[in-house]
Amino acid sequence: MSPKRLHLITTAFALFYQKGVHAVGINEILAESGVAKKTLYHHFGSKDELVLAVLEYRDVCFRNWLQSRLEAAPVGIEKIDALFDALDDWFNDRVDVLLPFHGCFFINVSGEYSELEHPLHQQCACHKQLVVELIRKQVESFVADCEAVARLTNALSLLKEGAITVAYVQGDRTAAVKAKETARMLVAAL
Amino acid sequence: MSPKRLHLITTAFALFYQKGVHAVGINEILAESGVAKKTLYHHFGSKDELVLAVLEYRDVCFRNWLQSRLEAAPVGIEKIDALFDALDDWFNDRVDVLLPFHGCFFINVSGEYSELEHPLHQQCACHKQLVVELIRKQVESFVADCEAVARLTNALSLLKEGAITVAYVQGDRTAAVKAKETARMLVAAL
DNA sequence: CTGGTGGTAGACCGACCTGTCTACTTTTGT
DNA sequence: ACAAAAGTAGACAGGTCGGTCTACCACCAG
Repeated sequence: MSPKRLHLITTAFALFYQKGVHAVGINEILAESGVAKKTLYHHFGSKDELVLAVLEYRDVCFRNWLQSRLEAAPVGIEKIDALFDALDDWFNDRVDVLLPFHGCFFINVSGEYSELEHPLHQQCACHKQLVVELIRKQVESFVADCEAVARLTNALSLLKEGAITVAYVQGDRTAAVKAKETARMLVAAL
Repeated sequence: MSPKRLHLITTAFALFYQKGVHAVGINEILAESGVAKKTLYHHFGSKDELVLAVLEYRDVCFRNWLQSRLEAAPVGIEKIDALFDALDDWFNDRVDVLLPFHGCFFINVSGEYSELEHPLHQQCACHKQLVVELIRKQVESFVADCEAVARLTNALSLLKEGAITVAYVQGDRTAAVKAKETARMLVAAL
């Protein structure tokens, strides 16, 4: 990958994540990155294509980070703690690679492209699905029953999304801790 | 309230909710509503003021609807079923007053005004807090212990937000049902 | 040494943005 | 009855939008 291309993507991501996609113009990305307009349109056919590339980039960053956090935990219900501990670090800006917390980029972008059929919304949906799979794989490592795996994966995904929303919209940085408590009550019930 | 003012608010809400705030211009709202530009700027000092009024309007609509749904349920854990049944109706477009589902308007707007200090973001945070209080009041109707009320309210709020996100971003209209199942597992544990 | 690739700087295009303004009409309260 | 308030249509201003284009430069492989 061309370094200029990567630089455009990282700069665009930082701006989009902070201000929203529609609120950031091409010219602002160019000024911030110091790249020429022609170069941008050499790498990306349109702003939407750039946004798509940014989504793909963030997807890789985020899932790599989360996966490594989950895999670092010992097999068992500690995986659940690891999930919400990771979220807690994210919400409280202790994860450099994710940049300062401004909610979930994919939820934010979905809000700006609300038709499910829109390619950018679909990319967001795809990311969320991949994260669910990631969680499911961890759950499978310590739950045998197939039904129970599905139920716990569902529950953890819902709590995760809820925690992100509460942390972001209400600015409650303790949301991950609360979600962790809820998850523990849940596993105690199984 | 002037009928023109209300008409502007409802028209603006429909457009903002469908396309996002930044994606909808003043002129589009005027064309759709058939109101003159001067009239809009007579009632609202700026676009941001209109957005604020729209947030207040949606807040009232949404909480009135939810409150009536929750109060209609018999006291007890049926209140929990009522919460997620209401969400299910919302997600599947069976609630006319809420308009076709495009996620939570307040989450979407927060995504476009990401600084917590921004008045529009604060309005969104305020709405979420009021909904939490609404849920808490219902929980208090059938849970005595103060600690337990707080825990259950937290859990239900997280599941509610998670369900909204999953329903919207992934287009999973069954999210409320899944959240309801999770909530039931939770209360079974208490 | 030459042609392709990737790059820079920035003028330019038509469209659209928020917001102001003039000039005129309708409605309403006293 | 009459003035104030609320409404209409729409031109206009200054700026930004995404995107195209010209003209030029630096590098490197055949």
